Amino acid sequence: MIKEQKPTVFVVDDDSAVRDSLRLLLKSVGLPVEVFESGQEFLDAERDDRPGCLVLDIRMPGMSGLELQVKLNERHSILPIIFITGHGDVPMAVEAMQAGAVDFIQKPFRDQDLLDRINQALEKDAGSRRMLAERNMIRKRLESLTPREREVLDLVVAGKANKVIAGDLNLSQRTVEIHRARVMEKMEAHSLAHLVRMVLEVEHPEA
Amino acid sequence: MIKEQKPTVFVVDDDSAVRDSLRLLLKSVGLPVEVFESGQEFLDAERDDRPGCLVLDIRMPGMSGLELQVKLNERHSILPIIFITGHGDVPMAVEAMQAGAVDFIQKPFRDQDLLDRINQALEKDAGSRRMLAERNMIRKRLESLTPREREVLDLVVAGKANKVIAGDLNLSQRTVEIHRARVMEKMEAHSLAHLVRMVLEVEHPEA
DNA sequence: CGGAGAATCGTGATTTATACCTAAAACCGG
DNA sequence: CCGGTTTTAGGTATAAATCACGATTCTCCG
Repeated sequence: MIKEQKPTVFVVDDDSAVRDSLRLLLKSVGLPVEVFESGQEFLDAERDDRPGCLVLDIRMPGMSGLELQVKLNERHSILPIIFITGHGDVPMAVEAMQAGAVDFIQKPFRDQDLLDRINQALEKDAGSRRMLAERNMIRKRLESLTPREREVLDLVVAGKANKVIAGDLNLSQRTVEIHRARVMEKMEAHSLAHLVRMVLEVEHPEA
Repeated sequence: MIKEQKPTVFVVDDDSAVRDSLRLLLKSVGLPVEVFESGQEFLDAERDDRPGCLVLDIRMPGMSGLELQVKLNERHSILPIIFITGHGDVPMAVEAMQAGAVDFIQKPFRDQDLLDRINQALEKDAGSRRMLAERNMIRKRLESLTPREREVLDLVVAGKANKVIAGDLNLSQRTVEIHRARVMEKMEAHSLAHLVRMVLEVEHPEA
């Protein structure tokens, strides 16, 4: 049912020498690689948010690495980004990190260093994706609820008794029971506790 | 009951000129300031984790800013840290940011820049503290439970019915009911949903 | 127009949870 | 060893939730 896609290392760098070198390095350790010459090219190609991580050059003609990062964030991408840069620029590094980059390393670097960070990023991505998949499943179930069922759900999760909910929504207690039962069914909740868990998971996004 | 302490800006810098200048600047905008000459001095003085933020020099004789940050993290401090540094050093900035610093700015900087970031940090701290206070209250209640009550709580939150819990723990259903009632009382939970919320809040630490 | 899905309400039986009373073992620290 | 806490348990009554089986509107869509 849930397909665990193999993670891919995406490389975006305008320097073809760097692209080739990284492709070789990553290939040599058995990691699937895809390289792109510009941020725009990557954006155009990667519309389906595949698992992996992104090794991104900061300084590029056209769209800079930071700009690409912003665009990816707007797209709600969770792809961990490792920046690489030739010139040490502290404000840039700070901005990148504040925007969620997992790492920011300067050239020249040792191959093993980069590989270590890539592996960390891939692990992080796998974890994020598991959480996201879980949340998306719950969201789908939530969307299958009718407006009325959703109202009842909210009050149930708020801890109100059926009688109170009936009063709040100006319904008979019986009707509330029906909605509530259907909510439990549609949400595939085995218990009230489970239902609350699920709703909190998507409404109160965590770590 | 809950006392909202006024936030303090802590400054740790070995350069007395910087300390004096920052003290004046912050005083001029009405922010309480306390300055320290070294990381150790700050650690010794601030054992009670007061609200505010920390403006921290990276390069200092003895304990470096990064070392102080590590020690504060070990102490589970949530004080937001703004690093200031004279020399741009990207790896240092990255390390600081990865360790949770909110900002990392280079000298020279405009006063207003620093003030802006300090205000951001203070807001963040206030938010963190509200969450932390909430969690600590819940933790205290959890600690007031007897071991048996805690067991029952866990199973209740797992969504099991009293009958099942009784079976699992080899108790009469009646006893489970008693423990459960006492749990609700001690946790000050108004409903099962509320109880689940509280337990998740401390066990599944969020954003 | 006929039917599907949504929303509404009822009765009665059953299961669960709570509330309030009492109380006896077991255990632990002074 | 006494006294408090913890853990255990029963009885009775009420309240809440679940379920079984049925039923009436309404809208929207082909």
